Amino acid sequence: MVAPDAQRSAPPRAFRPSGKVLPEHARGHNRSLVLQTLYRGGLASRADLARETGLTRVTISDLVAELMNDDLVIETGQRGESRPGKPAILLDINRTGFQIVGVDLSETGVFRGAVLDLDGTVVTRLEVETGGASGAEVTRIATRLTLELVAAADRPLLGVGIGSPGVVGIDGTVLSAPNLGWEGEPLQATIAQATGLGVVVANDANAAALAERSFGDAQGDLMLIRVGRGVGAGLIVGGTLLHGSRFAAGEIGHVVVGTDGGALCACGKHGCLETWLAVPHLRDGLAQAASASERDAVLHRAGERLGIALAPVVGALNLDEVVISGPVELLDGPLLGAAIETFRTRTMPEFHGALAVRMSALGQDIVMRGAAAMVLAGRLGVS
Amino acid sequence: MVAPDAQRSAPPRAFRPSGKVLPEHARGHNRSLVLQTLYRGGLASRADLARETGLTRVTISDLVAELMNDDLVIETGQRGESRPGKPAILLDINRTGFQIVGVDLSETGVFRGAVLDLDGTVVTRLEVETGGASGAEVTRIATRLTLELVAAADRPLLGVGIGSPGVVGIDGTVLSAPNLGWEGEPLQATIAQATGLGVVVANDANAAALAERSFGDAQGDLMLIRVGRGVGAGLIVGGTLLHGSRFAAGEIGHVVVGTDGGALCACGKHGCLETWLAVPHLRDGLAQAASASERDAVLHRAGERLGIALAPVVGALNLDEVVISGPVELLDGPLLGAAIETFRTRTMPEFHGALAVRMSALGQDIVMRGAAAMVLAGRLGVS
DNA sequence: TTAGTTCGTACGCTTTACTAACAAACATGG
DNA sequence: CCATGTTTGTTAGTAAAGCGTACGAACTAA
Repeated sequence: MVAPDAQRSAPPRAFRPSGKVLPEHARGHNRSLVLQTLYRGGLASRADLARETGLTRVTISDLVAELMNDDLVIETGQRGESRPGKPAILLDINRTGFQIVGVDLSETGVFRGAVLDLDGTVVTRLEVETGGASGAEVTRIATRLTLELVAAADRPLLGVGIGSPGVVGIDGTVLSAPNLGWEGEPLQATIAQATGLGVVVANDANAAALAERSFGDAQGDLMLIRVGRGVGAGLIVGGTLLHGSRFAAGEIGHVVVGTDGGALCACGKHGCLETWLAVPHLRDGLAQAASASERDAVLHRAGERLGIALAPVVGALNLDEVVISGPVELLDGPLLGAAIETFRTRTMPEFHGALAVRMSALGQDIVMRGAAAMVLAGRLGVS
Repeated sequence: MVAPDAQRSAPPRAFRPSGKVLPEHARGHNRSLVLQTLYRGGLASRADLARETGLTRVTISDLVAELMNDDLVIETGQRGESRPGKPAILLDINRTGFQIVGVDLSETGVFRGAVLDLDGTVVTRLEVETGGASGAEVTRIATRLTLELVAAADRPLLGVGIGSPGVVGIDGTVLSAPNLGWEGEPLQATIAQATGLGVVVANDANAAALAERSFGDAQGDLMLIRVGRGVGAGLIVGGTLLHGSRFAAGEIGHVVVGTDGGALCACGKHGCLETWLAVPHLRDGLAQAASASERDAVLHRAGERLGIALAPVVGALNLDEVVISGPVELLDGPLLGAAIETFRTRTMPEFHGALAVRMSALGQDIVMRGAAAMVLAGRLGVS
C-alpha cells in the first residue's frame, strides 16, 4: 500500500556542523532536546518539559507549536490525575505518524529490510535472496529491496537507514566490502537518488551497537561484538559511535590473539580472532567434535580467545558493557561463560566488577533496527 | 616576584554544559572559535578571521573587542605586505599576557612544577623531593609547591593544572593513587581553596596525551603510553580525551598479556603488562643480563608484549598514532622496534600501514605541559 | 463562595548575528 | 597627479531566539 504522501518531505535535519554556531543552531539543539525528552520519557505536558529541560514554559510552548506544525508532536488529551490547578495537556512524539526504512545487508545470501515506526517497532518485513551476486548486481538488489519497502510504507518516511558489511565512510560510501564485491561503492548516493529520501549508511556492527543503545538494555559505554561469517565490533563511547580515523573502528576480526600460533586465516596470518570465533569455523569445529564435551571444548576455546582479545580494549576504554550478537545456539552458553571467565582472570577487579558481558536481546532484527536508530538520530537528534 | 595582579580574576569559563543551549552559549562557542583560530594560525586580521570562521566581519569585530577588553587578544601592528586596500591590523592571542601553573605529581620521589605561558613554554621551573611521604603529607607538599609557583608567576594566572598518578574523577578528586597513599583525595578542591584559582586535575597519562595533541606532533586519534614505575595510557579520540565510565580509561598496566604465563605481579596475577614493561622490571632485567645481546633480548621482549597488548586496542579504535613516553634510554631502540614489528605482524595491513608508532618528543615536561593544556582547554576552549 | 494552585499564552525586552552601507587607506593605471 | 578599484573595519538597522512579567483559564480545597 502506498500512501499518497509517503514521500512527503520530512522536517529539516537536526545536525550541527562543527565551526561557528548561529542562533538557529541553538534552536535546532533545543528542538532535539524537547523531542529527546518526549521520546525517552513518554507523555509530558509543556510545563513538565519546561521543568525537565530548564527552558521556560514560554519557549517550550513555542518549540512545541513548531514541532506540532511539523506533525512530529501531538496532543493526547488531558492528564487523568486529579490535582489542583488547570489540568495539563499531555504531549507525545507522533510515534506512528512517520515511518523509517531499515535495511540489513550483512547476512550471507539474504538481504533483510523492514518498515519501522519511530519506536523501532517492525511494521512490515521483506527479504530477498542474493544468490551469488556481487558488485553492481548487489547494488541493484539492495536498491530494489529498498524501493519495495518505501512503497510498503503507509506513512511519510523519515528516511532510509542501511547497515552494510565492510568499511563505510562518513558520507555513506562503502569503501570496501569484499563479501559483496564492493570497493568505493557510493551506496548512500545511489539509494538517495533512487528513493528521493534521506539515506544513512553505516557498518553493520556499528548499526547494531546503536540499536543496543537505543532499543536494548545498554546503559553506558559499550562494545558490541557481532559474530557471523566474520567478526566485527561497534563501539559506543560517551553516547556516540566511534568511527576511527579511517572509518575502520571495530575491525577486530583480523587481530591475532594469543602467543601460541593458531589456524591459518584467509588474510594470511595465523591465529586471527576470526579463526577461532567466526561462525563457519565454529560449525566446522563442532562437526568434527565426537562428544558433547568436545563440542563444549570448542566453544570454550572460542570464548576464551574472545576474552583474551578484548581484555586490553575493555581495560583501555574502561567499558561498562560488552554485548554479543549472533547465533544464540552457538554463542550463548559455554562460549559466553568462557569469555566472562577470561575477562575476570585477565583484567583488574576494579574494572571487571563493573563490566557486564551478555548476549543482545534484539536478535536478528538488530541491524535494521540500528539502521532506523541512525535515521532517528540524524534527522530528529533523538537517540 | 609577585606581580600585584597575579591573582586577578581570569575571564569566564568557555564550557557549555549539556542540555539546553542559550544564545549566550553560542556566543561562548564563537569566542572560543576565534581564540582557537588565532592560537593555531597565529597573526591574522579581523577580515582573515571572518573568512576562516565563516562569521561576518561585524561579528568578528564585536567578538575581538570583547576579547581585547579581557586582555586575551592584542593588536600587533599593521601587516607588512604591500597590497591594495586599507592595510589590515594584525591580531594575536596575548601569548605572554597570562601564565599557567602546571604540576606533575607522577614521578617517584619528586614533584615537578612550572609556570608556563599560553604557548606552553616553560618560564620558571621548580622541584621538590617528596621523600617517603604519603597521604596528607603528600597533599601538603603538593599544595606548597603550587603556592610557590603561583608566587613565582609575574602575570595574571589563567589557572592551575595538575597531573596526578592514579584514577582521577571528573571533579578533580583522586579516587585512588596507591603510590601516594591517596584514596578519594579532593585535590582539586584543596588546591583551589589554597590558591583561589581555577584548578584542573587529571591522570598523568591523560595529561600527557593532551600535551602531545596540543604541543606535540600528533595529528589525529592517538594513544599515549606512559612507562614509569607503572604503565598507563591516555587516549584521544575525535579530538577529545576519553575518560571511561569509571574514569579509569587507559589503565592497562594490569591487563594480562599473552597466553604463556609470565612473572607474578604485585596485583596477584601473572603476566600483567607491567611485569614486562614497567621501568623497575626493565632495569632488573638489564642488570641480570650478561651480554649486550641479552640486554637487547630483554628490551625486545618488552616491546613485543606492548605490541601484543595494544594490537586489539589499535584495531578496535582504528588509531592513527601510538606515542610512547618515558625513559628514552630504555624505550627508544630495540623496545620500540619490537613493538612496531609486533603491530605489523598482528594487525591488518590496512591499519598498520597508516599507524605511526613513535617516542614522544616532549621529554620530561610532558605532564606539566599537558596540565597547562587542560587549563587552556577548560578556560579558553583552546586546544 | 473564596482562596490557592497550576497551566498555557500574550507582550515587551535583551542578546546575538546578520545585511547594507560607508569612510579610511592603500595600489595601480592613465 | 588624480581617478578608480580594493580591502578593511565600523555604524545602523533587522531578524531570530530565549527570558521575565503578567494574565486568563481551569481545577482543588476550605
